[in-house]
Amino acid sequence: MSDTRPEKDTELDGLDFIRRIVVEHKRSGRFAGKVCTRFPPEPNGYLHIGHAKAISVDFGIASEFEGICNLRFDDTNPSRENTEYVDAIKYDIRWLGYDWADREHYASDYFEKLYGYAVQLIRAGKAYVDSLNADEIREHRGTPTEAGRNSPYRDRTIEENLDLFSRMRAGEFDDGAHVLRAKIDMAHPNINMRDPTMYRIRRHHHHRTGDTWCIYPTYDWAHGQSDSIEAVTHSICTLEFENHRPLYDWFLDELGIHHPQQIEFARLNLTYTVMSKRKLLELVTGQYVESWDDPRMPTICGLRRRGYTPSSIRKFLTRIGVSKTESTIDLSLLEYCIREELNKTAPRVMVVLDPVKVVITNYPEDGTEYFEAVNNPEDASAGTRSVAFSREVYIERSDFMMDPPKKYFRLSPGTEVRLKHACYITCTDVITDDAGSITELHCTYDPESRGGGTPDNRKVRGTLHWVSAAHAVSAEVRVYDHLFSTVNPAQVNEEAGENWLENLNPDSLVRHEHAVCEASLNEASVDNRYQFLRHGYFIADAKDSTPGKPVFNRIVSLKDTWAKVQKKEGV
RNA sequence: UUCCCGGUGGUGUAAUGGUAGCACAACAGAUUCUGGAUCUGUUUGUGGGGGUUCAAGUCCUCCCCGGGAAGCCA
Repeated sequence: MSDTRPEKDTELDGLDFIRRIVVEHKRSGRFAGKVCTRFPPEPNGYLHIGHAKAISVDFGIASEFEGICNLRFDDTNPSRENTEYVDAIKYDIRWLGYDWADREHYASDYFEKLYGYAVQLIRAGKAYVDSLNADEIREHRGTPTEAGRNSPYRDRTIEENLDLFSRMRAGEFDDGAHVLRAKIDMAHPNINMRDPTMYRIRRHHHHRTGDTWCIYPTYDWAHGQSDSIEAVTHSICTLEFENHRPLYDWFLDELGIHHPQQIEFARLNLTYTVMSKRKLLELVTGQYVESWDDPRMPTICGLRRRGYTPSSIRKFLTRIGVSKTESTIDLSLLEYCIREELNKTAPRVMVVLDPVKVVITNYPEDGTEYFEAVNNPEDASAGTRSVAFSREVYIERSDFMMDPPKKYFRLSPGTEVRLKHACYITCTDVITDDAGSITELHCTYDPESRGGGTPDNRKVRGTLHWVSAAHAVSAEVRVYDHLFSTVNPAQVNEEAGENWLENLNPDSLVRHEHAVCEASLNEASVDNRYQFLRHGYFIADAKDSTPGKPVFNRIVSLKDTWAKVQKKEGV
């Protein structure tokens, strides 16, 4: 018995540090075993995939522990916030697959209560009205290495503070004339504790409270109390609020009200993109992208328009986990998640992005026949369709080479390839124009090679996708790539005059305006995602696609080992 | 210089003092009517020095490196 080791605590096995804390709280009976989280966006911009990580953590933990997750808009700064953003944020969260039921809250719902709490602190001698201006306050605050100095107004009497504060609310003073500050410690090593501002006078129309207030609580004052009012148990937020936690704890303890546990995690960074609201805004206003929902943007609306599914994003988010380590996730993991899903669900179709005409010289002039094509080799239940074939077909210009390198399996003079689902063709002639560029390829087909095989079972290495010229529907296909060409575009040496915008990838969008596709794609809708054979996964563009003229966005390419080989040999 | 936080393969993330595992990426092979998919295999890791212990990624200690903090932004 002496060598018995403590049994493994399997309930904690593999859990991230936040879930562990929650399990331990449930066990110890803290918060009476309840779990309540919240997602607290500021309605001043569009949600991006970094917010989606927070949403996944907040809503995910609540549901895993039989708790609830509120949506609360932290709308304490009326000069930056509006209802357009409120609506967009709600839409995006629902689209991602999360539900806050009727628990849609606003920090502005609590303005009156917050005011009362402030009065309580003044009465307790823990807050005072300061009449220094913003510059003076900054100057008094000191630096990380030097203590600050007390404001000359710090010792106003409680009565005077009460009077001044009510007159601030009543609108007797100009914007900026006074602020309410917590009275903590101007020498505190944590600068957030050096008498932080709680209220500022700011005459600005608020998207919900209109003009009823001319003083607004700061985030630092409003946030923790809002969580407390909502009976939140676990206030999960990002690392930059770690230094603020002692302040939030101080407020809650001085007030003597319900005290949630704040837990901070590292925000999401992705390679080849930027994630700060400011930079995303700059991309939009500088017209480096089309809009907030440009398919290259890491915004939720951008990912949606690009064709990412909510489930693939959720899968990605659970795979990256959550920790306190600052990290940058490989974009390839996100791409893997959508490929993995679409490989199983997306019907395959043939689309030629950059067509060149093939004339099958031994095929009847006016002949048409239909070949049966499987819709999805990964899913037998997806069935088959018939694809029209005729004497003239289009193939991809890059699927022919006059003078091919080794290991090129596609068409070249004299070689035989398979047209997917159809027949084998051999190139006999190459027609060029005066400038020497190829206008037509003449081929012969093997009439024995029906549906992709021959009686003699001979092997062909190359299989090409194609579209019958007589039956083709023309389309625009937008091929998207990384928005930036450097792994960490935000990392620039500004002193050397570098600008992160210089890292924009000039080839992040390539338009194929004269693509041709199977007739079945004529009425493609944004609800359908397709695999364009040998290209990747595509979706009709929600804004620009029309029934007569479909426009497709590339969601993600297929893995392309040939491209890799070429690249390697090009180097 | 002060305070807070972090450091496990290329990138993430597990390992509760007891075999450093998983995923992505990369590479190699098999297979294939998509150079897709699938399958198999391979490479690469505990920031450093001391200490405690039968045993340390894990505990102690010193150091190094990285991030955050001086809004009336959130």
